[in-house]
Amino acid sequence: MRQSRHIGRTLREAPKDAQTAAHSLMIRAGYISQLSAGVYVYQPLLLRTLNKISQIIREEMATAGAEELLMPAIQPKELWEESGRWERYTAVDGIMFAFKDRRGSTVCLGPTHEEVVTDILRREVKSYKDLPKCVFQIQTKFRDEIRPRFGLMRAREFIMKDAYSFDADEAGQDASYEAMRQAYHRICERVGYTYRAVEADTGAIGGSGSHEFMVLADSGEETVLYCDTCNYAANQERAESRLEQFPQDAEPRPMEAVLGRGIIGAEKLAEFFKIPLWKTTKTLIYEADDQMVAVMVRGDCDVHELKVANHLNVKVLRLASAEKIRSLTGAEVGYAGPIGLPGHVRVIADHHVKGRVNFECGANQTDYHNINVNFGRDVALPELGDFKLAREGDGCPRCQGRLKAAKGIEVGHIFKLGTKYSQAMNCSYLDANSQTQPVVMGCYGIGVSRMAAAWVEQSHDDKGILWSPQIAPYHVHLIALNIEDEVIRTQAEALYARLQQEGIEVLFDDRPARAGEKFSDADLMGLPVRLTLSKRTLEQGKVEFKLRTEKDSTVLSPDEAVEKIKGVCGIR
RNA sequence: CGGAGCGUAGCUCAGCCUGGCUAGAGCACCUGCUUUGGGAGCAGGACGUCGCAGGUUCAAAUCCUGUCGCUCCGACCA
Repeated sequence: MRQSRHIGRTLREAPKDAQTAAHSLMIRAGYISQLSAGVYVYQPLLLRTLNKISQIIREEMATAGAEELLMPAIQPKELWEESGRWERYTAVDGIMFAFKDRRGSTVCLGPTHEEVVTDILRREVKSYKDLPKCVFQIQTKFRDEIRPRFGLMRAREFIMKDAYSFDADEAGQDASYEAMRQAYHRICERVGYTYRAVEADTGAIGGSGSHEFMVLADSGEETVLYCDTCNYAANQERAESRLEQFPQDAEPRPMEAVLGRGIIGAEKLAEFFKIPLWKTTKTLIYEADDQMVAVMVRGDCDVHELKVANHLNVKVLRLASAEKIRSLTGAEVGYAGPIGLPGHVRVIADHHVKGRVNFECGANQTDYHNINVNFGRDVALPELGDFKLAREGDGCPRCQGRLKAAKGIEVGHIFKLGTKYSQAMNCSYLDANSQTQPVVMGCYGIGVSRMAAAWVEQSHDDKGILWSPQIAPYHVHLIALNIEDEVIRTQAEALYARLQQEGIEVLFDDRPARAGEKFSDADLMGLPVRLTLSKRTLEQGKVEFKLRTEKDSTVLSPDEAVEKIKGVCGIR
């Protein structure tokens, strides 16, 4: 491509609305431009990268045994009512673009395709002999995000690869899931990310198992915790952890309510009572849908509301109001404890509150705290579970290692769906015994446009983007300085033609611009190899070769340059 | 949706508080000359419904009301 005819002008100054490096660089380098909130033009350079990413995905999907199709973006309301997700996606979360067509039928723009694909496969699959099946598509998705942000990172219209597997049973699903998991690893490796696959919460989509593929970058919105010893890794939303256990008192002491006027908060309590922080207890009162729940965690932990909500299987979980707390505990906020709560309050506790002798907790009386409390004697052992937020430095739940934290960008998410959609939408088959069985499904998503943004986020410097040869829009940026010089122009044209004949993708800067401008643009656009022709190289008939990732350049003959480029970019 | 902020030239912004001449700067763009390996210099030029609507006023980019758009912080997600 000749740069003189290329669309996507570079900007010298960062646009004020761009908050992250990737967003800013992609605008400055002419890869994207904004049309409205969360809606972007994929300019020519970006489209080439997206196509390359898509090609890698297609190859790995084929290896995993998935067949490509393309489903409609326009979907009928009826399918969503059948799966039971219409309300949630429209009225409740409002994430779906829905409207009426000219005949008055309500339709929507697909935010995801479980409904449509299940509809397709239920007509396709009749017998256990028809299974397994796996399909995928690369398509534009529409989500009216509550808050689009960071350019392509969270857009309202974005490109996604979504795959769906259909199996006869759990064992089949496990195999399909595993094939996809491995495909996702290969995709991440081929692109060249520094990434981690982590255990994930299944969220709204539902299902039994789930992994997220996280590209590590400081600006990532997700926190991942991983073990420094074994291979345990999980999204902080779901991560478990082991806390340090401490030697306990040999004998229980008599419980007493002690006055600690205005002492609220675990740290203050520990200091006031001169006890270790782990002996204190946080008891938080929540409103969970229509029930009241008291959640206890050790004083050195925090409650993880998502874990609590999942355990209780409720939609809305929020801290109770001060009035509610007063009426339930008879005390001001800050003095709640498990002893003497009304019977209708469900008490649940993190595992780590157990196993302590003579611990502290609120006395449900303003300014008073109970000390030397013991389960079994003073209060019944509550329902136990994992309700605390895992943190960096906690022990690994699987081994004796410690958890470390990193920020990540979620580029892929794979789920075992089970029979949630197949049952709701009657996607079933006859087994060998002529029994009707629901198909067992899995779904597997990758944000294609987000992958490009994540790469830039992970791989850039102060001058611009650093593409890997695998997904760079072009392999080579061919720069001709002093192009008004006929000899240089002739040489440059010849080299441009030669490189293309060799199967090398070239962006040819044939503009009559100055050296500084061309070099700056090249750094900004970030193609892996830069070739420069100028008066300096003219007499020798050579060309200057420079990698974007390296500082120094070398002077090579055209033949040598071609060989080197092919080596670097893995061509043929 | 709650909270905060911003809309003036293609981009980054000044001007607004305290209303008043023809609305400004830098970059980008066009012409000419000079320059020519890290975003050049000089001279000249083109580019604006000051987001939109209404109001106050002799007079509105500036004050008031409404509205639309965009960005950021929280809950959603690839």
